[in-house]
Amino acid sequence: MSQMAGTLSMTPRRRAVLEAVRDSKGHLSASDIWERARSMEPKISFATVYNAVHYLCNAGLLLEIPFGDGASLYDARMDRHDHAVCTDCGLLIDFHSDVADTVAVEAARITGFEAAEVRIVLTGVCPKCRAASLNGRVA
Amino acid sequence: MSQMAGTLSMTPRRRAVLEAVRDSKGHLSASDIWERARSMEPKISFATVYNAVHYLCNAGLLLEIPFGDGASLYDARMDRHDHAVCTDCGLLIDFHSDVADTVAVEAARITGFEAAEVRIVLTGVCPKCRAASLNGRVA
DNA sequence: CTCGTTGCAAATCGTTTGCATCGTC
DNA sequence: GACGATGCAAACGATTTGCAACGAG
Repeated sequence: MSQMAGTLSMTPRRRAVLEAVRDSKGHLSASDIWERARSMEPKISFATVYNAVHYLCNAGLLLEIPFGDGASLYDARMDRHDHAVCTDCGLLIDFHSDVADTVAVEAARITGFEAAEVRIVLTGVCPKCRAASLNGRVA
Repeated sequence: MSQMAGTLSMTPRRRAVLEAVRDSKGHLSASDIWERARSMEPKISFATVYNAVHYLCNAGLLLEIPFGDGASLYDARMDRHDHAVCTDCGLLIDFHSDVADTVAVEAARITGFEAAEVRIVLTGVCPKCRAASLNGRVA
């Protein structure tokens, strides 16, 4: 089963979406992707971006990071990792914690769930903002 | 500073919202809360529910659980805990993992962030659905 | 011809906001 | 009279969907 389920294929538009995310080396929202993809595929529509993003996530080429902020972000980094968000400046960084893997196991044991994924999001203040708030006195 | 910042107060509507969540002993969306709160406060509006929910979260009486699913859920349980969601039936349960606390520390060390909160969400298949899929053969 | 892909615009859905009113101090 | 709390409806932002057109096998 490589690509026979229907006739799903890696079209130019879909590739553009994938490249857009890869090039950014960061986390992009659907709108971000749309803007970037347009430089490669000028006529690409919003619907197609969403379509492509879903297709790519399914294909295991993209990772969706659903935050509560309304918009999902997409990541081309596929290895298991976690995220930290700065409540001050919105900075979003990746990090990997070995302990996280343990959580997955423990969580599965406690809940009886068959864990497919464990998402860890740390919310806090990034070093830069912390320093800034210290200088300016008070947060 | 108990309640002088403006004149914020625990009004009947806000209390109804809080009770609605507490009574449910579960996780409610804003709409769920609205429906339940109406039995106590028939004329409560949607806007007021949101207003109340924000107020209560701020007051530390309610916890917001932002999922990527679009709608945030609210929880009256205030102790630190994590969540597991069943991808099959949507079941959402709480659980507490001690390891989670360690993640917070490690994450803070790795990222340099001052961790305010660490949210862990396990996505997988709950025991019941697992059993069901086994009976029905294949998932 | 058939089926998957796309564009476009309208539709949804959750949440927020603007504005006038109401109650309490 | 002032300010916070509310209701109502419109506004919004993100995502999905309906539908006709397109294109490769």
